[in-house]
Amino acid sequence: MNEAVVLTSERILEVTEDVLRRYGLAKATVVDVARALDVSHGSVYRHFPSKASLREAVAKRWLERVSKPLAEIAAEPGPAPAKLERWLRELFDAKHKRVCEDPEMFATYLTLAREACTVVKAHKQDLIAQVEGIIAEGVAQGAFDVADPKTAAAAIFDATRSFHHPAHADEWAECTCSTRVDAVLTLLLRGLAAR
Amino acid sequence: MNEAVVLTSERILEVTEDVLRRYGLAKATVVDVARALDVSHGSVYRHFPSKASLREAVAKRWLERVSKPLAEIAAEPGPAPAKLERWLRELFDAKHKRVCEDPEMFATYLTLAREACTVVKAHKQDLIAQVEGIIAEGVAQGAFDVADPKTAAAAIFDATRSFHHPAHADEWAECTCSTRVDAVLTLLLRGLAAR
DNA sequence: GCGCTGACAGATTTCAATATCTGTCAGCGA
DNA sequence: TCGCTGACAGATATTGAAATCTGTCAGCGC
Repeated sequence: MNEAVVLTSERILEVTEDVLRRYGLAKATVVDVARALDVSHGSVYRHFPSKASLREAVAKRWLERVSKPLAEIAAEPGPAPAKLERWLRELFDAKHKRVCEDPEMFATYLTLAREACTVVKAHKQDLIAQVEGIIAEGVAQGAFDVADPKTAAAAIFDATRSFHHPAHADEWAECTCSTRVDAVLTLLLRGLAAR
Repeated sequence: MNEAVVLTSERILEVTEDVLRRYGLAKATVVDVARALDVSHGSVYRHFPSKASLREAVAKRWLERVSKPLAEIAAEPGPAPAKLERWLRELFDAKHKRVCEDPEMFATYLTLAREACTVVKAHKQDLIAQVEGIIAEGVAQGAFDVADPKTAAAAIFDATRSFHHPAHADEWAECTCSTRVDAVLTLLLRGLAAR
């Protein structure tokens, strides 16, 4: 029957995200977060050892929201080439949608990600591993001809940077963008294909 | 016989580059440039209408030093696939060398380039046009099979961003870098090849 | 006992006064 | 005449004092 809201890490993260949205990355302080939670800032430090670790946790949540739907696609059955294309397009769409629906929040997460480079590296490794899985599957199906799926997965990731790395986000709104995506995907799938 | 040094735009650009190297981008002022030239800053404004246009001209010079050797490769005779690979490797080497030999100056030029986005766009168009030429040549030789050389050139440019776009410069020192370059080039050349 | 508070020291940010710079132009000197 | 100078107004950057924030911890109250 006790409805007193307990202070959990999860709740702090949610409220932190709100505060970031409201105040912007530069102005959002731990004191602001504590105020929004109606506790003292000391309590926040009970759950996160530093402001940096709090921000890192926010970044991690955000990246997980990107990688989870992708993992589902990677786990589906079916021919690898089509699946790889679907996976990549889903990745691009996820990023493009985020930047066009809420550019300020995207900028916030981008800066956050720069600070939390460990988390970002792990995210990248996760994504490349997913691609590697799809490519290995394609090789097993006889659809792809590559010497080493790991290297090939890294190459696919590198070769599609223009469409998923935030440094190029300003080009994602250009009208030629979808044509360019098509061209690169065609080239890469041809490059992987067994002949 | 008059050896009085005349104030030319070219001389101003050279000295400006020196000043940028010495003071750094943030601290280099038009007054500093004028002082280094031993003239009043009003004289500099006689040759460049604004500080921005002076910086733009410096950026342009720098980009031309990148594109000129590439244009020479593009103009050479020979089979297109090998030439395309050589051209791309020369592009990567040029960038990688610059960042590793003088990281501070690279950062300076990077910021300069951000400001002078018109100049950068023209540079990009120039490079893509060079690639388009090589690809068209490859199609004529029967080595490449692509529907549209223009689109394919843009795709090659997009797909190699990781190795020539300055946003990714911090990865160019990694030991895996040359492996990754090889992997992407292999994939792309396979993707272009007639079969 | 246990979780929270709030005061505190040192680090960081803000803000306004001050200094410097950009871009213009009337006038000097060759 | 013609290129250059240097004073000037408005814009931008620097500086240092004051305010705020981060991270800690002794102690309060449940």
